[in-house]
Amino acid sequence: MISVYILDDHPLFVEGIVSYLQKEKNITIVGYSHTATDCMQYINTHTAIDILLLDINLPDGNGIDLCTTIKATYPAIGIIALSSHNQGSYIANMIEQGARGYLLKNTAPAEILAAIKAVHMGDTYYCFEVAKSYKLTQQQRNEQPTLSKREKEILLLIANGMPNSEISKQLYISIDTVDTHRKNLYHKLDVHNIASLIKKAKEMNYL
Amino acid sequence: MISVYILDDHPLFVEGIVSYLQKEKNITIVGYSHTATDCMQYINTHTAIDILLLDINLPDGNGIDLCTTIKATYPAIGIIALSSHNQGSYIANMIEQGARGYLLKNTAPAEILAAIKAVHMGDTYYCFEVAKSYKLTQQQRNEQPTLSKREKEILLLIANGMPNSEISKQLYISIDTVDTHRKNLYHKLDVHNIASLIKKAKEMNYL
DNA sequence: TATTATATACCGTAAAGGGGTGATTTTTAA
DNA sequence: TTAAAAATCACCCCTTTACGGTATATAATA
Repeated sequence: MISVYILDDHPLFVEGIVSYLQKEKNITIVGYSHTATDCMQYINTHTAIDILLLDINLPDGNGIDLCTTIKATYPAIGIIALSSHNQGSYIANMIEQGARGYLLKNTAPAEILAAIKAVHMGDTYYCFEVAKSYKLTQQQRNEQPTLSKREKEILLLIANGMPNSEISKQLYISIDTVDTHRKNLYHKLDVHNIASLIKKAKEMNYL
Repeated sequence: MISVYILDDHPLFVEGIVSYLQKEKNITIVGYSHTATDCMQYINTHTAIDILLLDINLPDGNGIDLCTTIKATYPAIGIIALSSHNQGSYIANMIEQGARGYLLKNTAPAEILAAIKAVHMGDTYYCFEVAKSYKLTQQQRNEQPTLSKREKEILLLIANGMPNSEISKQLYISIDTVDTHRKNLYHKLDVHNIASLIKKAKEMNYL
């Protein structure tokens, strides 16, 4: 018997999962809630659950931090992330924080069941699209140039609309130095003007 | 008896709605689908439905365009938009395209029922948060400067990293003209350089 | 220890930015 | 329907900033 707890701020989505999983004989839904606070209270006052279906976007916090907290105290709980966004950064974060499953919210009901069983057996389960964009993100991370601390700092100020003169005043360095950092940023990101720099930096998640 | 059709690409969310509305005696769920194509096929081959619960993010299109299409042929169908994003621009678009209800996906189940009843009676129904951000957006729109078609076009090219020279080539106008448009953009958005322009334009949802 | 990355700085040219003027067309409103 | 307003186009002058190339000292790294 696998005991499952659901944390998701969409009541109707929870209703859907409950309605679907009710049919399964070896799964019990021991509870659900719509906020991180309620979830933590349940976990702290009840006997251990096997699987936690965890939404990332929550009204009072985020699933990633919650995952860290729960894993620290209750490492035995298998956490499956649920998210509507197929963003590599989210996925990577959740996996690093100990989630062993990751499903998109538009998943087929059967996948939820498969994920629960897999994670309960000690395996991992990531749906196809998630695995794909996770791989892509990891690849991109390796290909991406590393920006130095100073460069990131200056990139941010540039994107905020500050000209070299103002940046130089704020950082107590010469205008020329700021200019060189800017040029190095251009080389690293392979661009030739401010607008392109901002565009590319956004694409590469530096901004 | 109110006949309801559901279009949403999240099977478990649909399951939730169905599970909840099944209990209601004066509501029949005549069908549901996960794609715009399937939905249109149903509508074109069956007797008219009363209410359509319409998701905005769809795998094969978007709810806003679909709303326009359906309203053109079947104006009697009451459309209630469902979306997880509480963005003013979406809301305004849906309302302009004839949707008479707008709910967030984290809505309480009872609100779905209330919305269906209201829209079926010929009223409108917008949940609290939606009404709030709609008002805010309309206010902002009035305060915001209006950019001309050409200005928006040039703004986009600037944000994509093109210098005046290239923009002038692409649009077959003089560099000076591009420069004038750029300056007018600066005045309208009250900025003094490209980076600030991009930043402000993003904040004001022009990009 | 040689190499690479980082942070610093200067010079000359190209481009952007600030001001203004003005003609033609299209939209809007009286 | 006609006058006013907005939009699109184009030019001038001048100043400031950005951009491209080059260079040096230092810190990190292999």
